[in-house]
Amino acid sequence: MFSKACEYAIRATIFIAARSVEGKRTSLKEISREVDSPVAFTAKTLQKLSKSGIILSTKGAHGGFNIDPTQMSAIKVSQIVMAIDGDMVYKRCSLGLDSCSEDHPCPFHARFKPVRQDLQNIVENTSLLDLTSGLVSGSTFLKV
Amino acid sequence: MFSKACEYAIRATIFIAARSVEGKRTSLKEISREVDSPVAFTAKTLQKLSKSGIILSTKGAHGGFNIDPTQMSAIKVSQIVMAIDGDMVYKRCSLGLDSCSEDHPCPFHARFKPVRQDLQNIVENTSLLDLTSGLVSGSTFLKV
DNA sequence: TGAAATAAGGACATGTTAGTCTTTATTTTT
DNA sequence: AAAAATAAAGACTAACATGTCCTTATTTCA
Ligand code: FES
Ligand code: FES
Repeated sequence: MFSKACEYAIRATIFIAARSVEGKRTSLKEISREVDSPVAFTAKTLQKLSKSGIILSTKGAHGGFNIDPTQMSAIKVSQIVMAIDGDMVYKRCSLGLDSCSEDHPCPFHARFKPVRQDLQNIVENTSLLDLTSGLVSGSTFLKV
Repeated sequence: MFSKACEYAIRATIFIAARSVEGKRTSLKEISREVDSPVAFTAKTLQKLSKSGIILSTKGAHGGFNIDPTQMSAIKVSQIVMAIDGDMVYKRCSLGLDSCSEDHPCPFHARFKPVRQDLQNIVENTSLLDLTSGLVSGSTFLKV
């Protein structure tokens, strides 16, 4: 569904968000540890998120990553997915035809499209704040 | 979503089914052409489908692949997916946690699970016959 | 019986995703 | 000013998915 890079990106962003509501920045090292992801590889994806403006980064001692808390309800999961995996998840033909279209549909199109649309809807309508609240309340988890 | 191998497998199976209702066997070469998939690679996936009992194969001149028409409503897309990709599509955690569970859910679990369930349902409830009818009536397509 | 047509099988090649390592740039602390 | 702590960047490696090629086995047909 999502690439490994994208899974790490979403987990990391949620963790950064949870720390940011406490007014704290989080280092790459801490993120990798708390999200159980490979450090150097996670660094790459965080760079992309930073360039996309989803997270903020600060170099130097006491640096790290953070997110403006006032933005957390405006940031949607779809933005993270778009930054890392692009939008082909919602556009690709389920059976691998060059393009998915109503004019020239594959045999699975009619059944598949609504499900894919549902996926797109939840991803576009779920905010970072939505995902973070469960984590801070202890009802959801980012690693084993 | 599905691997390339699985996409080819589903397309090929639908094409074989369409030919089988006319009582004809189809050669690998013809399948690859009509489904627009790489010959040798498609051969591999057809071997798996054959070993899984989803399609029948016959060697030699006038050989090829076919499907018992009386089975076509009993064969579900899920069987093809299972034979090629396994069932992780319906079981994997969307954010890459080791396992997806209600006891230890990731932040996306509650929203993601129903969509994944819908996908599983359509895949398990759609038969080969369902997908083949649109092809023979000309309303759906297997290649550009 | 020999040739042709087919699928099966396995070794190899290529491409993409995932991941590591090392160096550089920036900031804070001492 | 020097040292320490951090992110950024790029080259490299590993694993896996995708795809090709060649040989073998089986069947039909002339
Ligand atoms: S054409 Fe295949 S999913 Fe739309
Ligand atoms: S635990 Fe992540 S989708 Fe179920």
